[in-house]
Amino acid sequence: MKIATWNVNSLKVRQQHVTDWLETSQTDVLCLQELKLPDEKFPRAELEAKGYRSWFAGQKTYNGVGILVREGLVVDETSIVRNIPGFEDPQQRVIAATIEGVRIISAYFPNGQAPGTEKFAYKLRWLDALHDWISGELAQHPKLALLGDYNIAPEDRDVHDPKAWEGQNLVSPEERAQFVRLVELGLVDAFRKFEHPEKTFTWWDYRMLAFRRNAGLRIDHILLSNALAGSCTSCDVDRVPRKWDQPSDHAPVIAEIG
DNA sequence: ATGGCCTTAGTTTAAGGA
Repeated sequence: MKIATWNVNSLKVRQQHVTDWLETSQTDVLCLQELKLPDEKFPRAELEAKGYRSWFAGQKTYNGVGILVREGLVVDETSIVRNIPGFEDPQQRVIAATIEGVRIISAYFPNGQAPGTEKFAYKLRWLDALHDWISGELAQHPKLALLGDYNIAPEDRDVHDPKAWEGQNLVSPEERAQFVRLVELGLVDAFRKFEHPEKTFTWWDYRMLAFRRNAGLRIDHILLSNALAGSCTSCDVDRVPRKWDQPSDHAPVIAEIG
């Protein structure tokens, strides 16, 4: 089963990219972030026509997450969870579903703006809540995958210019400690199971010709429970859609499991 | 050089992203 994550920065603008990429990548389960549309505007029928069912938690203008599932895969309809249970939040950042017996979670972690700001404090609170929820989810679902835009570059090798970024949002010690705490629940960074060229990133700023200069960060991740990590045979970033016209600033990350 | 670009809302500039 091929599972993937992609922050599309507006599904309305990127709908054609998504359907084109699903076709070329042969992805079975695609987790989306930054839909930027309310549920009534979600292109459910159009995706269905392309062979994918969808579950989503949208909102106007900001955030919004979804999971697209290839026709024929078994989805437990009673398993759908939106948002982090017990964490009151109008921002739609999480949706979970059990697909073919695998707990799949699509998550859009808060950006955080900058250390010291209210948005950064919200990011840390959100990460605390996510940690505690995932801990319980792992107990119930040994086969679990947490996919999404983490808005955290876990290590300096995930940053094009670690000196320039030192201590800043997305790389700060507090955020990296939270990433480690998640991993310590019994999760594996699928990407790091395999060899990759140095400076493999998932996001590049629209400005400053950042993509052409490969001035990026690796902030989109697929974390697998130990039970799943053993059966993971690949995990790669697909930079190709970042070269298309009117691209998202993120590239999809795809892993093959089971 | 503290900006640069893109999306949304909505109508003209501002907020948010990362």
